[in-house]
Amino acid sequence: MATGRSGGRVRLQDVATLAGVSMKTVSNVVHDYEHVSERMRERVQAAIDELGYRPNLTARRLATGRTGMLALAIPEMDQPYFAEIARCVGEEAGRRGYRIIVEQTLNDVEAERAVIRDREEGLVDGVIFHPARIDTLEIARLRPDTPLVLLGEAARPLTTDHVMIDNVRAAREATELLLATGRRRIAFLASVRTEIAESTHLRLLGYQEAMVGADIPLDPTLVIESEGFGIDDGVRALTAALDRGLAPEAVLCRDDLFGLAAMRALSSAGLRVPEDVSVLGWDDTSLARYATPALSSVSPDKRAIATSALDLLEDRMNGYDGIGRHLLAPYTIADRGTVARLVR
Amino acid sequence: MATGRSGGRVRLQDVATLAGVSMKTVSNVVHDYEHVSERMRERVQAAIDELGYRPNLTARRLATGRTGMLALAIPEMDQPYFAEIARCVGEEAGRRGYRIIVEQTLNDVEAERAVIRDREEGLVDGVIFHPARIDTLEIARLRPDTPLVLLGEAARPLTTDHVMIDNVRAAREATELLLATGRRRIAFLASVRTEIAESTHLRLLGYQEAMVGADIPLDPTLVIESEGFGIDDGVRALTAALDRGLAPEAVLCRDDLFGLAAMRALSSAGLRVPEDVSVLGWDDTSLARYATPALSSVSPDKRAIATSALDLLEDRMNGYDGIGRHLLAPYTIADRGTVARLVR
DNA sequence: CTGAAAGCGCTAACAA
DNA sequence: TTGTTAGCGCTTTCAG
Repeated sequence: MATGRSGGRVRLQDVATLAGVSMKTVSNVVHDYEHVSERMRERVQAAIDELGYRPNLTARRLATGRTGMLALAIPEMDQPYFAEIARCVGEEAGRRGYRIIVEQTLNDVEAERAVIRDREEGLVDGVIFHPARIDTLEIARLRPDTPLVLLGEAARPLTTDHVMIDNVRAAREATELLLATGRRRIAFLASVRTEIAESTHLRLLGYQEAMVGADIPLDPTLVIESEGFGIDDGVRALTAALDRGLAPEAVLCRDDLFGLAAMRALSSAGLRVPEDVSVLGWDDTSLARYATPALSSVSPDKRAIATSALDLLEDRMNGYDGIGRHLLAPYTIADRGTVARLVR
Repeated sequence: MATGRSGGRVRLQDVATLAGVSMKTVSNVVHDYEHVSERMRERVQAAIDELGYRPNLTARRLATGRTGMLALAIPEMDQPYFAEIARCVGEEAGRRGYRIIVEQTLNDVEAERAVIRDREEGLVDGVIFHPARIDTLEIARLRPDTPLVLLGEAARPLTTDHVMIDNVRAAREATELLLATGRRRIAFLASVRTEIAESTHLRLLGYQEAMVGADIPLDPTLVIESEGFGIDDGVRALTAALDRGLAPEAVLCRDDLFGLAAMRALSSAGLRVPEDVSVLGWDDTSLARYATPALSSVSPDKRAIATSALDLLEDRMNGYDGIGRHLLAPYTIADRGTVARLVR
C-alpha cells in the first residue's frame, strides 16, 4: 500500500533513493525505455508502487517544452453545435495523446483577442479557435505565435489554417433538395438584423443560387428578417411573415434553433410539418434529432472537422510554417421527418 | 526539433538584460509589486513591450506549485445537462481566476478511475468530478491527493465533498405539482433496466412518497421500464405501455430526453400534451426549453451547483482537510407548457 | 528598493 | 545498461 509522505509529494529522486539507483534509471522505467534489465525494472517499479509516485506533469513540461495540451476556444460550451464539436475534438485529441482546455469566449471580443494574443502562452502546444466576433483582418494582424487553426465562417485569413464546410454549396444543395420535393415558394429563416458573422450570408447566397438555378425569381419577402438569434426571435419573425400573408411551402433555416422556431410558428398557425410546409435546419445538433417530428438538417461532419483541424494543427506543431491551408469538411443533409414531397 | 518553446521565446532574463536590471526587478514589475520606483517600472515596462515578453506559465507553475487550473470531469460534453454545467463551472471559475480543463470520461470506468487517481497529477489545483460509473466505495478507496469535489448522485463517500440536489424531495414536489393539477394516474418514465446510477432510484422514491402521501395506492404498472437511455428507448417503452392499456394522466420523466420521448409517444398515440396528459421533464436543459410545447422540467440551479462546488474546492485548496461536506443545491420546477390542470 | 542565487521536478546530453 | 549533471523559465528567500 502506498504510504507516501502525506503532505509532501513524492519526487523522482525519492524513488531513486529508495530503489538505490539514479534518477535516470527511474525515468527509464517510467518511460518504458527498452534497454532496462528486468531485475532493475522490477526493483524500481516496486519503489514506485511503494511510494505511490506520480510524475509531476508541470515539471515534465518545463523540461520538454511540450505541454501535451491543446486549447479549444469556442463561444459557448452549452450551445449544442459547439458542445458537439467540443466532444469530437476532445475525443480525437485524446486519441492522439493530447488533452484539451476548453475556453469560452462568451462572444466577447476581448476574450477572443486574448485567445490568440496571450491567453495560452506556454500553456498549450496549439489552439483550435472558432471565432464569432473577431474578423479576418484582426486575426491576421495579431499573428499569434502558438500554432493556430480556425473553425467556422467568421474569419479566414490567408495566413492561417482553417476548416469549415462549403456553406454556399450546402445551402444550394439543401434548397435543391427542397425544390426536388416540389416546393417552389421557399423561405429563408432568417437574416438576422444584428448579425456580424458571415455564416448566414453564405447560406443565403447558396439559397439564392439554387432559386435562380431553378428559374424561380427571387422574392425578397421570402427572406425573413429576425431581430436576434433566440428561438423567440425566430418564432416572431416567421409568425409575422405568415400573418403578412406569406405562404411558404418550405423553410430553410440558418440553424437548428430557427428550425425549431419554424416548427413552432407553423404549428401555431395551424400548418402541418411536413405536409403543408417542409422545414430544414442546419448543424444537425441534438436539437434536431430530438425534436418531434425529428428535424431534417444540414449536417456538417463534426468528426471530420475535428480530425482535419487536429491534422493541420499537428502539422504546424511539427514545424510546418507555410501559408494557411483552407480545408472544406464534408457534410450531408440528414433527412428526417420535416421534409416531404408536396402533395396537393 | 523546433518543438522547444511553443510561444514566448523571450524570457524574463532577456527583458532584464535589455532593461539593464535583474530578473527580480522585472518580476516585480510583472506582478505589480508596490515598492518599485516609477522610473524603474517604466524602464522595465518599455523593455517588456519592446520584446513582447509573456511569462511562461508552465515555468511559473513549477516555481509556485500552483497551476491556476481546475479539471472538470464529466461523462460527455455534448449531453445538454453536462454542457450547461460545464458552462457554469467555466464561467464561475474564470471569475475566480481559474481556467478549466474539461475531461470527458465517456462513461468509461477506467477513465473515471484515472480522473481521481493520476490523470491530473501536478496539472491542476483541484478537480470537480461528476462520476457515472464509479461508486462511493471505490472513490473512498482511491483517496486522491488532489482536492476533489463530487457532483451528482452516483457516488458520495463521507470523506469527500459533494454537491447535488435533493432528488427525493424534488421528485416528491414534482409529483405533488402534478397531483395538484388533478392528475392521479401518474406514470414514471422510466426505470432503466441496465441502470447502474442512483439518480433514477432516488427520483422514483420521491415519486412514490408523493403518491403514498396522497393516499394513492402504488400501481407498479405505472412505473415504466425502459431498455436504455436513448430517446427511442423511452418512446418504445411508453408506447408499449400505452398499447398495453395504460392510460396515464401525467408522466414524470427521469430526464428531459425522456420528457421528449413521452411527448413523442403520446402524440403518436393521438394524445394531447398537456390537455390529455401532462409531462414533466428533469434537468431543465435546452432540450426542454426548445421543445414545442416547451417542456416543464425540474430545474436544478446549475449556477448554484457550480458556485458551491467551487467554494468547497477552494476551501480544500486552501488547506481544509476535514470530513466531506455534502451540500444540497437549490432547484425549482420550471413550469412551461406541458403541465396543466386536468379538465373533463 | 534591487540583485544574486537557490530551487521547483523532470528530461536528456554526455559519461562511464 | 546506468549514472551525472546541466538546464527548462520563473519565483523567492536573503543580502545589499
